Amino acid sequence: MERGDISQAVISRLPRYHRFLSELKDQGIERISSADLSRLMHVTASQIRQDLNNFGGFGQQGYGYNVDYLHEEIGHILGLDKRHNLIIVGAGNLGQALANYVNFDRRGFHTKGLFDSDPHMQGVMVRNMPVRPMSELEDFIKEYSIDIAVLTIPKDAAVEVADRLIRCGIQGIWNFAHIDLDVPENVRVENVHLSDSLMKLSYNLRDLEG
Amino acid sequence: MERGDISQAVISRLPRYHRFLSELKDQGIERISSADLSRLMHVTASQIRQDLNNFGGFGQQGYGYNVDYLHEEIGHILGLDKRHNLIIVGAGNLGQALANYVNFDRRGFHTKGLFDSDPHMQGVMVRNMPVRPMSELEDFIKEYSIDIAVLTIPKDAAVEVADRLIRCGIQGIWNFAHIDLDVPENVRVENVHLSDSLMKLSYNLRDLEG
DNA sequence: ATCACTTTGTGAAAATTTTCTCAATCATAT
DNA sequence: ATATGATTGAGAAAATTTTCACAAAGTGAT
Repeated sequence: MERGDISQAVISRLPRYHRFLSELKDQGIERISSADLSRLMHVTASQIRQDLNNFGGFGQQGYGYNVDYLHEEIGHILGLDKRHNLIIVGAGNLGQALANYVNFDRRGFHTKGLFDSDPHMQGVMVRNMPVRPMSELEDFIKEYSIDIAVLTIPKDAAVEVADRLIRCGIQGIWNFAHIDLDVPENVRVENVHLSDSLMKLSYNLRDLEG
Repeated sequence: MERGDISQAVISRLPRYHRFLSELKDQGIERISSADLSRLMHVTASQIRQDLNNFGGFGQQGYGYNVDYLHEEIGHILGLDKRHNLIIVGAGNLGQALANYVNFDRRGFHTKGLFDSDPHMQGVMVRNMPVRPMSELEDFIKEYSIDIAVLTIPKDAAVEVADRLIRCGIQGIWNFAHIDLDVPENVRVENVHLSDSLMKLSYNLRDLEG
């Protein structure tokens, strides 16, 4: 199972496979062929097989794929069997929404703390966690072995906070701020630019309106 | 300026160009060459020029691109000069976060109403708007000429609500539910699958951990 | 055990996307 | 006015991604 040479396009599709396989599992379906999955997901069967074969042969001729097994394997590829400790920086609505999102825990992403620079937010309880002041950031990261930080703060603050996080060795940043963060090679950033997404919708709406 | 034959890969990059041009505008920079922009954005100058030339020649030899003009043109391509009326279905933390996000208004996306099925949420004020019961959905859409619905509800509810929305002629759905919605051809869906994004981060973290 | 059928994995072809290259054009300084 | 230098737009080449096609391998019924 080679890694590093696999395109981000393939990686981007893996969570979707994982999601559909979860659904199939929930429905008690034990096996599925690439052809059936392709009809379900509206992608070609070829692409499914090609994508999966980047990581190994998970299927069986004449049978198809075992749903449970494939679900688990993709989870493994995505690293969902690893445990991650998160903090959320920015305890506004978005930060609180993410803190309350139970499914992340199930996938091994455990939120350990929330931070906010607003003095009025200090001590407010969110999902049994007190909102902490930014001054405690560095110590907390060390004490709780935090490896991922979620940034739900305005862009200027995000740049500053990212610097602090990087200096104390954070590995991953899940960035919701409206800016692309420049980070060293040994830090991974995943951006969620909600505005970009809305603009894409806007573009695709244009030809409906004449 | 042909449309419809432009790949989604190109479309996906336009909001990012738009964002960087906004930054340049804010910094008072009047002109930029594709080479300078490429250094800033970490993409090739070729790609920038090729992307833009899908829609027309916005630059000038020996000069580069006028920041203001290009910003406006991309905004136009993305349809940001059109007005859209939104409703948000699901007034939890995420729905409230989006309702309070001021920048959407600036881009022509005006939130007109919030809906929630929880009786305890009825009448709660979010950004000067009362949370409404789901029973009022259809009438409200007609009365306020709503063209986009934002779904910040669980997946089972999302499927049901999407059906209702489609029946009363919604044009766009911005879907935050953890499921791919099947919609007719004349409806545009833009999915924001936060879990997928987190899984991508998870994958990219793997090779940092040995 | 055999046979007809299904379905994967994979090499090759096709399609698409990205990068390269450079003539044409414009800016700017003198 | 002219010359020098900068930079685009676009055609061609290269690289990448997706799809095709089919041999090989397994299923399941008889």
